[in-house]
Amino acid sequence: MPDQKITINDIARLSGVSKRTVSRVINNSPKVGAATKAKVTEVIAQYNYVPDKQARGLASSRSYLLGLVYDNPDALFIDDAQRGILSVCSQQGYELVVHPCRYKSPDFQQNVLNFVRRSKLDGVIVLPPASEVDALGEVLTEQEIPFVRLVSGTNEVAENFIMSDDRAAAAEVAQFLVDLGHRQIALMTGPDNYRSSKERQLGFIEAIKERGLKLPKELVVSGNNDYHTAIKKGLDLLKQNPRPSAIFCNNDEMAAGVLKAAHELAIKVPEALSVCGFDDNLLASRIIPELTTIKRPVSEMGKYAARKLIAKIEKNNPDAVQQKCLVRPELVVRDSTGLYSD
Amino acid sequence: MPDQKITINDIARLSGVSKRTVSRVINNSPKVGAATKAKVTEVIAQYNYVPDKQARGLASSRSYLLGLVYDNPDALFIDDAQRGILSVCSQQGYELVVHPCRYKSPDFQQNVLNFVRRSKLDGVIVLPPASEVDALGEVLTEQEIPFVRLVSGTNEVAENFIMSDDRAAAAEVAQFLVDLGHRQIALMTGPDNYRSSKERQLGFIEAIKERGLKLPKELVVSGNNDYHTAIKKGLDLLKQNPRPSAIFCNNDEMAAGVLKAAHELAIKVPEALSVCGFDDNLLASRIIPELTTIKRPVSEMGKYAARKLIAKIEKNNPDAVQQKCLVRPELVVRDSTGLYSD
DNA sequence: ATTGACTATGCTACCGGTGGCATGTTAAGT
DNA sequence: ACTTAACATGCCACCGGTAGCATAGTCAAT
Repeated sequence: MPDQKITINDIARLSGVSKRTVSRVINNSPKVGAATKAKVTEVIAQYNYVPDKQARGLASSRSYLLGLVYDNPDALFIDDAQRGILSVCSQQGYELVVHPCRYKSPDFQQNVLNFVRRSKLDGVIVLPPASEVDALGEVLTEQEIPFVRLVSGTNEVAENFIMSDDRAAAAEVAQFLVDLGHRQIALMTGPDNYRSSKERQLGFIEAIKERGLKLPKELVVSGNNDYHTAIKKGLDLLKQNPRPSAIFCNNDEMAAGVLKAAHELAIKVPEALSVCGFDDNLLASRIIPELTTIKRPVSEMGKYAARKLIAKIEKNNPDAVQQKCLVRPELVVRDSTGLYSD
Repeated sequence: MPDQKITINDIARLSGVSKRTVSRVINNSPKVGAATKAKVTEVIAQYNYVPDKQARGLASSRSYLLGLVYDNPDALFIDDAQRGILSVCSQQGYELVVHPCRYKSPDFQQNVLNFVRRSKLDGVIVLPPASEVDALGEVLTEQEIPFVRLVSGTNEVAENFIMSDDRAAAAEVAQFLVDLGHRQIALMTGPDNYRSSKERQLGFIEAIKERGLKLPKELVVSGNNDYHTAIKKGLDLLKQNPRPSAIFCNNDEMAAGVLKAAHELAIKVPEALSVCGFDDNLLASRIIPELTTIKRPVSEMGKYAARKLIAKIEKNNPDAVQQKCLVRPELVVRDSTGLYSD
């Protein structure tokens, strides 16, 4: 266990050069002779020297700290994203500071700004739904704080976004249900102001109509991604006559609620009713029947986000910054969906 | 939006004192005159000045950064703990850096040590099961790195632990099931090397025996907190003759597995079988029937841990450091348990 | 050989705070 | 009133790096 109190001065002395040169080596400056560079590199390795982040930050106004901003009721989503981000961070020598907050709060932007400034964060990654607040993007841009937002969509500015094509995924669900023979398919939407809700809704409705089916008002109910509300709305939906033979829910939480409603009404799933969710939460594979749903590659998105953000910060990789990051969630078929038969 | 480039020098100039005095005010040094202090405080507030963490850290070898070390398959637990910790951190001016790792890895201790050093963390909070590695505690103590561990137990050294009395909680479950009339009660344990498993197991078995019941080998199966294993073991358990009328599982994940097994065997819950879990996961209130379980106040534990850790770091509150922190998980009765009747 | 241009390296002033010590000021002791 | 302790405040070096500029060294061209 090498002593950690070694500083750049020690390295300089030990390798017989000035600290400025050591600094150059550390930062991969091209203006160092090959021999010198080798020598210094060796000494650094030998003494297991690691430059002090604080001193470095103080001098260069960098911190090697990234921030994760979120206001998400879904712990599993956060955890997944966090894991993805961290796997990249640790490779690249960055640490991750977490910051939950209220995106609806009037001082949201200021709050995030303070967060960034407090610790001189090099950049931030914003998770949905906080990522959908455009005002935050504007403020961060204005303050020249590098950031990446995770959102549902397909056509944002490549530089700042990692996108998930929820629309296509929802369309896939619609097609899947139609192919199973369903004709009366209901939709339980998420919060109106979430982009994810909109995208999913749009994709679903479009696909339904494309296949010559209708989606009357009675078959569209607005949920808010919440379990208990979903039970209530699910009961309403299932008491209709004729009642839908399939329901697509904006997330798994609500799908669980619908399952509960069906259970209360003694409607068998999937025999008499098909239910689809979205997310592939832990829930999805634990409830009975196991839920057919859409799996978002959240951890992957986290990785992409971290890579893009670091590229932005280090400005040495314009390609990575400009590259469009679009992931495609995929359908996971389980037991809550089945063929329609009257 | 006040300019953030204000430094201690500006504040000093603006309030007509030296920067040393401003520093004293910032750090609540007692050696400042009341009038001066008021004046400086006012200016600081007026200009929304926040001292630079890096500079501060560089000078005082403090970082105002806490680390969260975990290796936990349970995202919900982590998220809960994290929220609790963060609520205290933000009040006290600390930030939280997260660090997932493999506690079984041979370089676990070194890995955590490097993590701490890389960012000069002021201290770390360790979640179970990583918190159960005593070797880590020793290394951190030796290196004089403040830390707090969250564990299941009742009698650890107060200074370094936040404890959860899982034993008493498990005993409560046992009593509850006995009171419902159950006599053949089975136990599905968690991983042998987790202290939480041991504590729960101990509390449960003790309580069962105290009430004059027996717990034959056939009624004790070892799970590993995993859903799929629990299904398998649950099937084994339920195919026995006579079969248990109640099963206590070491966590909710496994309780869900047992529910699944019962479902496959067409055994009705709670009519013909009672099932209890532990954790009060998201799952617990979403599966059908809703799960009777034990709720650990994880977020509270996180708060206590953060308070204790900060007290240790700042050394100005020996009481808080020495105070024993023991939380008591509580029984949440839902629909998966019922009276026993033959 | 001399000059110029270019490269490798060193010197030194910061970055924004903290800590030790010196100094000025006030109040208490006799 | 004078000494002295106690307190309040200021000055300056320093934490461990980075950045700009100066300088020494190298090589090609004239």
